Amino acid sequence: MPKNSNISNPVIRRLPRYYRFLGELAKQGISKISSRELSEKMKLTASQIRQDLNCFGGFGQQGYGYNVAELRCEIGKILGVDKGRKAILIGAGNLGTALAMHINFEKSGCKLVGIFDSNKSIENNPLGDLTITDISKLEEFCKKHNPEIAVLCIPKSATKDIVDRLIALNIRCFWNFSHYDINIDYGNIIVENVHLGDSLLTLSYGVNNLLSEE
Amino acid sequence: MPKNSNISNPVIRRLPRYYRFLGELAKQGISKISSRELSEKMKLTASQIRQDLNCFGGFGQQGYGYNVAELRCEIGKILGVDKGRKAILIGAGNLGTALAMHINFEKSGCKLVGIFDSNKSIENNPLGDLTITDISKLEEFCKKHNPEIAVLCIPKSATKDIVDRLIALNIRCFWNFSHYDINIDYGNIIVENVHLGDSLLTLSYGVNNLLSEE
DNA sequence: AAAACCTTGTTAAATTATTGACTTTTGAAT
DNA sequence: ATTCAAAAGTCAATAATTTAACAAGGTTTT
Repeated sequence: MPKNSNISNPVIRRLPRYYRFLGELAKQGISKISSRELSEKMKLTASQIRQDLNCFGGFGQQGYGYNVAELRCEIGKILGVDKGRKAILIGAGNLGTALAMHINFEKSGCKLVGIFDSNKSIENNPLGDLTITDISKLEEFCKKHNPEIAVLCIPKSATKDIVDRLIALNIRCFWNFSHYDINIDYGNIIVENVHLGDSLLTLSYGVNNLLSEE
Repeated sequence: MPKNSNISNPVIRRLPRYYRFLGELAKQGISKISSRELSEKMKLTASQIRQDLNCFGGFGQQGYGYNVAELRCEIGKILGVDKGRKAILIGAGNLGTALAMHINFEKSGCKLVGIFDSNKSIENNPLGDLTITDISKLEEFCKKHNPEIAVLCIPKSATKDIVDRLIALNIRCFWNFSHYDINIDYGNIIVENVHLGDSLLTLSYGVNNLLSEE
């Protein structure tokens, strides 16, 4: 990796959004864009865009701007969209099912290779291109296929145990939709928590403030 | 509202997490906690907790700490969990269905009162306590029930039109799961974007960095 | 009842993040 | 060719956020 380390979190969290907007521009047939134009579309400052991109290298050309396709490609590389890392989904309830169907894992550098659930009554049911496997076969499967990422759509109460099992199986990256915060003291762990309940509460706060300050 | 205004975004985004942890503590029968103890559980600094809480008032007692139930209640009020504001869901595909089943709207100060979809073949199908209504009846329904919040689980291409219709119907709060960024120049709009694709890409960045820096 | 100990609320310092200003380079027009 | 305008890259200044320090006020113990 080039000068990747020490990139601040706010910058990293903006990268997917840049990537998304650049994809949209490319689809519209726009081949070049300046930081100013992009800043207007994305509602942020041109300065920030230039600053962000320069964490990773000079992708633009002075006096001209950025080549949309090229910049998108570079950000894609930074995000690792071409890596195709193996991911497994734990929990095939409503949310797990929705993710399996709705998320384009390939576009995000992942490949869903297994789906597990503890509910025996749905074992072997098809879900997307895969079939649901009983959670008891987790160890066997992982030792064979060595997935790197686990998507957790399980109840809070089950999460800690599952995380322990997954870490023992050398999985250290988690996309966590469970109601449980994985900020435990395992070293070298990458967690992306998605707490939908927290998100809705944040909206609720906003609703209250908008509707009462008038 | 007390001194609510001017609360910074980072503070607001931490409130739901406090609320969640306090709920957990209460469930465990813990009745008092100090900022230091809470900071250890939540992996943040005691200073930050005290600072955050004091944006809204002095909920603690010097020399003693915070009363768990009371503090939770206060944060709940700040977040508006008791308001029961009416929400509608637009889009009953995989994700919309999962949200309707999986999210406890009541616990977050909302009440799901209607579900809409443009797919005629699922019209009147049951979903949770409700049935799916055709999107053509959106106006009629909203004029009658006046919902305040819309949850958007629709394709990117449909989003702008729907937002326009909803705004015309006086809805100004959006929980947006569509691939479209609502940061348009309507005034007085509250949007909580949940871009699952961005979240996965953020994880992907982390995976790459963790697994390559060794 | 007094002393020792905690823990909050609050102020100040340090850190981090964002914005603005400037310099240099490039492309286009004359 | 030369000049002008536009835009990236970079550095400096500002703003925001987090952390640390401390003083005031309770609680508990002796």
